Amino acid sequence: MFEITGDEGVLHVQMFDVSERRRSPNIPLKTERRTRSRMANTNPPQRTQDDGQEKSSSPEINNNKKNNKQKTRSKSSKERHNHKEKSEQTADQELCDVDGNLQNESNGDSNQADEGHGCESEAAPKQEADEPQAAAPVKIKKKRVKDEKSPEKHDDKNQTSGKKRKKQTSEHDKAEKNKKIKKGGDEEDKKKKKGKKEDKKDEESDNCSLRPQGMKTCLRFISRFIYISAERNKSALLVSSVRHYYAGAAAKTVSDCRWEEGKLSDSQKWSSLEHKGPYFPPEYEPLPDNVCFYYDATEEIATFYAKMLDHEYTTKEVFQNNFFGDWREVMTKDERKLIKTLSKCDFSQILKYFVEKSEERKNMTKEEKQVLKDEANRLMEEYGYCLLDGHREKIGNFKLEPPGLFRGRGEHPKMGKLKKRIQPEDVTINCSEDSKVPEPPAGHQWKRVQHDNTVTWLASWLENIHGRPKYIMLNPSSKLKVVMIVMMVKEMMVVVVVLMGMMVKVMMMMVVVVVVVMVMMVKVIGDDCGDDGKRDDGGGGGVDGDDGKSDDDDDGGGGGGGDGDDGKSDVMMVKVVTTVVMMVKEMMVVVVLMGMMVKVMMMMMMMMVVMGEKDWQKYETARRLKMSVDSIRKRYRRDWKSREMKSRQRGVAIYFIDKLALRAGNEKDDESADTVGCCSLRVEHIRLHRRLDGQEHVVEFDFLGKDSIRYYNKVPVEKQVFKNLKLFIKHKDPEDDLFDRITTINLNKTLNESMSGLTAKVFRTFNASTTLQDQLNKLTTEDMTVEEKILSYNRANRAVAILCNHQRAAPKTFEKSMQLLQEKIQKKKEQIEEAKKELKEAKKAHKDAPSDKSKKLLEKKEKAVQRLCEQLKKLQLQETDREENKVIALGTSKLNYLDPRITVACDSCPSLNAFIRTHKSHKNSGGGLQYLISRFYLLVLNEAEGAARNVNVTRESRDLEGISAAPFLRTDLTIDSAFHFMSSERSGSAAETAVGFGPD
DNA sequence: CAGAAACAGTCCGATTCCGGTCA
DNA sequence: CTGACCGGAATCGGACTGTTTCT
Repeated sequence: MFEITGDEGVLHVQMFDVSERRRSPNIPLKTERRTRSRMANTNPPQRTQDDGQEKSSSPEINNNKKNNKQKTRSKSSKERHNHKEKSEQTADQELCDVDGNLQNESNGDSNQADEGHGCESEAAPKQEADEPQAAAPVKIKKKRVKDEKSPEKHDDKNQTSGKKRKKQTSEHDKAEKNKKIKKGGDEEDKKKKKGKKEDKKDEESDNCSLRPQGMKTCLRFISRFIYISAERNKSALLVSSVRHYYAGAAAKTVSDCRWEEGKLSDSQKWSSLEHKGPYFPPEYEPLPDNVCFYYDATEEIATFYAKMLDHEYTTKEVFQNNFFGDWREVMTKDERKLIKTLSKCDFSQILKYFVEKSEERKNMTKEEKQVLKDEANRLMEEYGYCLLDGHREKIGNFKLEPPGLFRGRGEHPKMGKLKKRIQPEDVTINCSEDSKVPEPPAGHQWKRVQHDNTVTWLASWLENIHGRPKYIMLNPSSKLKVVMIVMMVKEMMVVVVVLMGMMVKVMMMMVVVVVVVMVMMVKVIGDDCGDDGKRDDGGGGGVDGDDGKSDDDDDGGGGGGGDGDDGKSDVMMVKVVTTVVMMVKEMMVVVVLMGMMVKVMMMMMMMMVVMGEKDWQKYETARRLKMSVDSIRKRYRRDWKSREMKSRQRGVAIYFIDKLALRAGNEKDDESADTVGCCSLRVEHIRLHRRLDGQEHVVEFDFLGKDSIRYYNKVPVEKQVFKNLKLFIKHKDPEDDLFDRITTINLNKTLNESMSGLTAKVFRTFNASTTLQDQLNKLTTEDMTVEEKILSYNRANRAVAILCNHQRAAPKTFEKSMQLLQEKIQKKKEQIEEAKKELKEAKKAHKDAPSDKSKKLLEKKEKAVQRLCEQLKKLQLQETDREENKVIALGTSKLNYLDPRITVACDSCPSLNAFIRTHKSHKNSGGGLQYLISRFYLLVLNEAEGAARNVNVTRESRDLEGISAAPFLRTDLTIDSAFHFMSSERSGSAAETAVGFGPD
């Protein structure tokens, strides 16, 4: 149901096409993996060298960069202007040339475009169905704008609901008023200025009023879901009716029922906030006397270094220099005199001490561990939660970061620097004015206490490495969830009310029919009439138009009842038949709607459990992108041929972002590792191949992205892009920016013009989600075994990981475990050989001397062979999966990009049951996305086969993908227990209050 | 031989902590 | 630019299973 519909643009994973890979899973993957391996210094140096020989070599690039970086950077920025002036003419000249050359191609290009995305050939009904969705919000907008303008009037009009509302929102109003008073005239001025903007915001993506937003969202889902299901059933009737009712319902609910609870103005994030402040890491414990450091110096810092001794970091010069520099700064004079060379320091004893200590901790008894655990829980209880608008919400990071040495990723220039201990005097506290201000540790004071409700953080401090602020914030999963769930339920109820209205209408129609029929009967008794009124197309053809009518005038039924006038009786007949047909259809719609509503409601609540509001909104934006991606693509294609260099660059950049899911690539200072994204790509990061490996116009990317993770990819691009790239790199040095005329700022600005809320990173969400969906469709077929489906599911996930360049370092034990698996496979093969031999013998024996006994033996042996073969197959699948999982791990792709609603899109209630069952029994999990998605998906698969209870997912699958058996063991829950579960099960656990399902 | 206990390997979710994005 | 977030790889700690050893 949550499937993204609208335009079915082709996904941009051609180069990652897993179906290709599936046919020969091992070979291509291996090479690719090697090339994709992380280029960070954590890699053994040989590998880098290998890479260097294989390809255009990143080390060279690195060296270049190191040497020229400063020069280059300043040059490129200073000279950019010059460069611009100089090249403007030539560039434009070239543009014209290229344009000239391209004129012939332009036709072909546009064709290509259409083919490439294959979205033009949309089914007609689909487009139709999309219309009302565009229409509905417009209605809403108008009404809402009215409301905004005359809030008091509105209140008066709705006295009945107003009473309730006032109670709920009095606090809020207060807060709002306070704020208004504070900001006074300023605010008003701003409002005037913003004017239209705000209205627009309200309608589009407001944070300002949760309620209508949620409602709209919710209605949109329902309509989408119903629409999809309807389409699946090929029921034109349903589609059109639904279209209609949706439009009506949306307008009605939004205008009539505006709850104001939870309504916060645009920037306001909370109205009350109370917390205990951060938890400070324990003070430094001096080493025992028997552990001596060669110098008895600023010991704590020495321990930081010692702890990292067995890490590769400490062998790096930058690290050592940074560390030693910072260390000396905090030394006393005497110490400084004494300690002059790092290499003469001996940390080994300290290291040994800590190793011993950690051993000790591992060897603790259960009781001792329990004590520690209890203590941790106590801390969590005390500091781990805050009160946000009256709800107890979990805090994401209530512990301040302990002091230590900074370890950047990749070749970070600041690695090894000292991360200082944070003192209360560094910490700013943010809470509401009337709340209890957290106590600073004894003898200390906070830097500041503020009451800013436009931000979400509870405490902040400046980190000393980069001087950037850091924050203590809420746990992302707990953000505003409670409000949303309550909201959803209420809104669903409104929808149900609307449905009831529809039913009443149907009943009225029934009355009309009865009356008409009676009138007719009276007539018929009088004089017989022919039955030519029963023309079939009266019902069928009228569907669309009739639906439209019946909805436009709200009481269509009543109106129809009025004209029971006599005309010719066959006209009457037609009328009756039409009415009856409509009635039946309406009723069908109502029934179907009702059923779906319940399902949708359940699903949404489920999703709400795991998704915060922010996440939900993120996926909403991605979904909107899906709707309008066609026009955006067209636009950037147009830009490829623009006269302006800037537009061309922007067009190509957006193309990369769209096609390859690159990150935006902000400008960075020289103080951080040299990594790039799309806009900050330099000429040296790409190579152009007119022809490579049988493909035309191939761009070879090789750069370090976020976290210094290497992005290496060879992508065939469209001819125009290729030409543009050639143009971009002309007259440029390798260290110059590829896209020198654009920045992320103006790129995002352009995107935002195409669609509100659209930024570069939305493409990642969008691409990841569509890829998953597409891959799931592609890779799974009905007749697969569960194991194969699991593999497919994982592969779909992996395709996403590849697309987003999510990688991990290969697990240390990887080779070993791989070997182990292979041995197992070998063993199994031998067993099969053995079993086959025995089978042969049994056959022979049976042939020679047939008997019951020999026959049974034969059967037994046959079964044994069969069983062994199955086991072997499973092992082999497992092997493949693990091999593929080496650097592209499922766990690595944290699925922050993936819309969980995709895999939860299932419209069978039994699956939902199973889902709840699963969720319920896994008490230790907070309901992580990965967990929910994979489990639920599997259950859906199983359910589809009607095998949920029969398939033993327990052992074999666990090894395939680590699926725990426990969740599958519960079978005693029914659909009803869903609500029970939600209202009761979680109470008692620590998380429950945060989730808000606990008793009030 | 069954069942318990100890141990190792694997996986998962949570947490940590740095590196991005974007207004 | 800075401030306020979001993203995600590494790391940590616990749960689960399979295997081996003990009773």
